[in-house]
Amino acid sequence: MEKKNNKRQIIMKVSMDLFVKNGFHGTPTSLIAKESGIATGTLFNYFKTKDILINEIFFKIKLERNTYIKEKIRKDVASKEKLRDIWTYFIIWSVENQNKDFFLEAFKQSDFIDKETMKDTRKSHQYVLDTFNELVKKEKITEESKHIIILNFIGSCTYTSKYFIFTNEKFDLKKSEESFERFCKGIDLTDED
Amino acid sequence: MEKKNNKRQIIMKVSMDLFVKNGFHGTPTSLIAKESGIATGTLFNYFKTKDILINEIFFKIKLERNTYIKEKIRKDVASKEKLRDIWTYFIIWSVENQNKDFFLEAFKQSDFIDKETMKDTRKSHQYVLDTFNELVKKEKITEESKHIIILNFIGSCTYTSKYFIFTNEKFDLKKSEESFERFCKGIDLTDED
DNA sequence: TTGAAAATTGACTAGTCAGTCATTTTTGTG
DNA sequence: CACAAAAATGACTGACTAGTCAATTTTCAA
Repeated sequence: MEKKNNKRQIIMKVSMDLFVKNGFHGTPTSLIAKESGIATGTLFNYFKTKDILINEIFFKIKLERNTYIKEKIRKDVASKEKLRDIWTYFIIWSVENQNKDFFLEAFKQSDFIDKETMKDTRKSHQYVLDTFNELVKKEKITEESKHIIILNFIGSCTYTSKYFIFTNEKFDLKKSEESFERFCKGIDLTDED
Repeated sequence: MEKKNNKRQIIMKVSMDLFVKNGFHGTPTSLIAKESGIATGTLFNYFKTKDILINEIFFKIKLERNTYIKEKIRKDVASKEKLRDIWTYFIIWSVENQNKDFFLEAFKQSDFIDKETMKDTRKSHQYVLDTFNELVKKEKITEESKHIIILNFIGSCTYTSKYFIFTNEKFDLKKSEESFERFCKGIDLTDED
């Protein structure tokens, strides 16, 4: 039972690396099996189809990232500090898990990931919406502007992480925070909020 | 000669739509040919391989977008106003050309687009760098922070366009400008700059 | 130890697809 | 019109792949 679970993990890890390197259709199931140290037939005992495999990987990585970030958010601190935590640990996770980050980026709008999987993963980042809802309640931002501001937040945060990845720099808290403070200044978010 | 060029355009348009709908490997050359109203063999008279085809499409769309934006940038106005033009017309183009926008997003980090094509397209958005270099010269931002600020700009702008696309709203200048002003406020960019 | 259930194997099937090329059709010129 | 060059055709090839299944090996409880 333990071993069975373990083999699933190996297959998923191997597949993810291959999908990142060669794409979905560029990765034959025979290769996945070979690199996982099993026979082709065995692969299909663990994952009924190749599509199910990539969907499970996508779901797992996204859940993993969101769980990681959610755990890092301090409780009983100002909303701005919660956003800071989300910002910081989103970037740290992306920089430290570049293959997984790349996998999410590459397949998020591919037709391999089905609508159901996307819907399921959305639940896992409810914490972002919650934090911005706090700001609405405190009348720091309006309900109407909320959605576009959330996208600005995600955009700035995502592209800040791209900075570290593209330049091959390692994570630099000062730069990350400067970027975060620019975002906050844009929406008049002060330390008390 | 004119006709030959025309047929190339048809093939590229048809392929783009199919690649967006079904992905690269999900789109057989036989289907591209059929939808273009030609025989399979003819397709390969116009594009030597399927890879060359997708690379040419990618290059063409990116060039088209950058040409469109570049033409819209007013001359002899403050740097902030130039950034405003880039921001506004980037979003307008994305909203009005959702299929092309989707195509760029979907294939920008796929392994179908080769490094050479990516390098070639990069030249076409030099105007963004130029505008931020103006700000460095005027000492509005530092050379060091420039790169990360450019990515913040692109991130916020890209994700603002996603807002209109996701929500299916049509382009709203007021919302777009509010978003732009938030970005400017973050870097202390005023109307005189 | 035994033997039945569970897991694994890999050759195989049925299908797909990029690209070719011998043949036919179209075009344009004198 | 004549005819050669250019363009278009589509059946075909060789290579590849997701998934199957009968046979084999492993597991583990009695």
